[in-house]
Amino acid sequence: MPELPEVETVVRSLAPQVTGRRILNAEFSQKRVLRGDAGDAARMLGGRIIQSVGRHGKFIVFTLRPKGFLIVHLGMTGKLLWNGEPAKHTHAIFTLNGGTLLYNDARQFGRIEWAEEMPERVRKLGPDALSVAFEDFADLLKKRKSRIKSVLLNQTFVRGLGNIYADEALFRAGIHPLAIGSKLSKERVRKLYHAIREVLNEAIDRRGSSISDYVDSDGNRGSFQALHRVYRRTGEQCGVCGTAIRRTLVAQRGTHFCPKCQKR
DNA sequence: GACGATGTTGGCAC
DNA sequence: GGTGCCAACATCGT
Repeated sequence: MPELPEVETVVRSLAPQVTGRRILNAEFSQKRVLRGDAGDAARMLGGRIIQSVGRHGKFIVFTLRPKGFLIVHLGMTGKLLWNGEPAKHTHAIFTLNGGTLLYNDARQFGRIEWAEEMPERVRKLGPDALSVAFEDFADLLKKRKSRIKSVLLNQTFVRGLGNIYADEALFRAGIHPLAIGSKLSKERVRKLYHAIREVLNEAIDRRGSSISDYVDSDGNRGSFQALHRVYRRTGEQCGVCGTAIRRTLVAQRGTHFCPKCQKR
């Protein structure tokens, strides 16, 4: 489900509910989604207070007092639900003073982790897609010799973009998904940079995209899917030129684009 | 029922 | 180290 706008929406819905609360108990019923040992994680989390909740790319980071972090990645179908009912795919239950936080994940591609320090794996990601400065973005892109769609999906380039917003940003910038990153002109890089910011901010305003089952921590769907211009609109007319939207595979991911508006 | 698609990433080979 | 392919899993639509 979750790319930057969806994760940001979850964080914003969750923060007012859990900030300042104490973790009384943590239970993990599905080993797959937990990194490390369930007993260790439960012991380390128990008694700690949630000082803040933030977003690091697509990671949700709970900063704990007196120390440590609870790090959650939602994968494709992960959900963090405040005061929900445990269900078939509930794999973790955090009992706080004053409420319960559930982790549901049908496909189990998501991960939960306790860490005393932010892991290297998470720290080494590229700059956040909404925070990176234009000059840094352009410099980073100059080094990337692969297809721009692959580059945008690579979290060590810039963190936060996924399949939906990569396609939508490339459409808005008029750039073909197979164009080579390092070969884009400064002008086109600038268009792409602004397209990324624009589409992510509009999606956050709409509380994310709910394609199938994405919901925030209160169970509310987003509405940005109604404003997708190419993603999963194969065969529909391009809103700009009327040409049929095409779908192809890039980096093994479904990739949607307008063959007329987007140049290589 | 089989098959292919689905928002992600990490491990492996080159 | 960059790059690309595949696998992990459940569910839904054709």
